Formats: sequence, structure tokens, C-alpha cells
Amino acid sequence: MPDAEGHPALDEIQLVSVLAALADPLRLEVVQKLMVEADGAERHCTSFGLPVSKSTRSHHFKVLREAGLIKQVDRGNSRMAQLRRSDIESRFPGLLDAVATTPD
Amino acid sequence: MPDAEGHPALDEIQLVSVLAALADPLRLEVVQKLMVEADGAERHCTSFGLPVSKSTRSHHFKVLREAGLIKQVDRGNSRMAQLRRSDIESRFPGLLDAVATTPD
DNA sequence: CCAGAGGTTCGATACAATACGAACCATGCA
DNA sequence: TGCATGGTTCGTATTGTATCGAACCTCTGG
Repeated sequence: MPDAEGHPALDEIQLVSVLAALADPLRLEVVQKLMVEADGAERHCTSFGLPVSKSTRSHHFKVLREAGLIKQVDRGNSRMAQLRRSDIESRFPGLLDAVATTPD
Repeated sequence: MPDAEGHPALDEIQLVSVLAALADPLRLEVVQKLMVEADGAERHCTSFGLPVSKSTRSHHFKVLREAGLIKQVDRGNSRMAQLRRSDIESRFPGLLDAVATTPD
């Protein structure tokens, strides 16, 4: 059962949901940018420069959160996104590395 | 430019398209079943036992073909599906292994 | 030559996804 | 307390996807 903020537990993360979350250019871009950061790094949801309205941005982060790819941490006023790197790695070894960069 | 049968060339295979193709339970199942086979193995499109009509099955194989995941080979009357394993591996190393099995 | 099997294509339908603005709820700061 | 900032939620329009049956094409085997 996902927690109150919608984060699935480790053994609830579904491969199909993860792939569906990554199968959108904007969301893939977010994950790729988080892969460049150090493990455990946090980034403002607004810092990715997504060319959409804030309601749409909120939607995309919800998809990433509910798929189990990111954890969203409340930091007072704003909200930080953190890649659940070790969770994904332990459940689907090699997947994040494989999608970390887009060739050409 | 894809060839006459709709197969993209190696450098035309897009990560987002591959992920979108895999983000469907039936298509993921097909790829996983092909991963179990020996490299270069061919399988009848009908041999996967997909619980859909033949027009829908044709649609799913078209998505896999146009994403670059499989090659479809004409064998007289029927058509065989072959995983483009080395192509995907060279372009997105580790991706196929990461999605080869669904945990639990 | 004709019938059947395997695939594709087309049109229709139903459902899901993306996108936006408006309204709303917090937090933080003057 | 008032107000700006960052996010979420809601309603909605648009678009895309999955699905089916019917029609059609092509090859195989009587």
C-alpha cells in the first residue's frame, strides 16, 4: 500500500508502471537530470525548466511519484524531488543506467 | 529512414519509443518471452498466446517493429518475430536485461 | 483453381493521457 | 495580518491508444 503521499513501497513498484512513467519525454528528461546528480540529491520541481504550466508539471511529478521513481519531500513552502535510485536499482538492476542518457 | 517493412535503422531507434513500446503489458510479455530464447531465435506471432483478436495482435507487433525492438521476417505464409537484441544492446546497453524479467 | 490460414488495413468505439486555467490550500515573510 | 509563492485539485478540451469486426491480400495445399 502506498503511503500518504502516494509513494509505493519497494515491492509494490511495478515494471510496467515504471516504463510507462519513463515513456514520456518530459518525465524521462527529469529522471535523466536526476541521474546526473549525486545519489540522494534533491532538486526543486521547478528547477527542471519543463515547458508546461504548473498544473501539468504537478501531474507529471505525480506520475513519477506513484510509479516509484521519485520521492517528494516537503521542505516547508516548496517540495523537492529525489530519485529513488537504490530502490529502483534493487528491483530492476541496470534499468536506470540504461535510460540515463539518450544517444545522439 | 525506416525500411519498407517499417524497421528503423540502428541510429533511428529512439529511447522514448522503445520505452513506450515496452510500457504495455502484452508487448512487454512478448519481449520477455523473446529474451528467454536464444539470440536470433524466431517465433510465430501467434505463438505468444496473446488474449486479443488478430487485428489487435497485428497492431502490437507493428508498435514493436516500428520502435525497433523486433524484426519481422516473412516466411512464406506466416511471419516470424525476432528480437533485435544486439541492436538494442548497442544503443541502450543493459536495457533489455533490465526488463527481461518481472520480479514477483 | 479454389478454400483456408496468417496478416494487414480500415473504420468505429471506448478509454486513457496530456494539457490548460481557475480555484484552492498551505507556508513563509514583510 | 496580509500577501506572494509553490503545489495540488478540479473541470474540460484535445489527443492518443487499445480494441474489435469486416474486408482484403497473399501464400499454401488439396
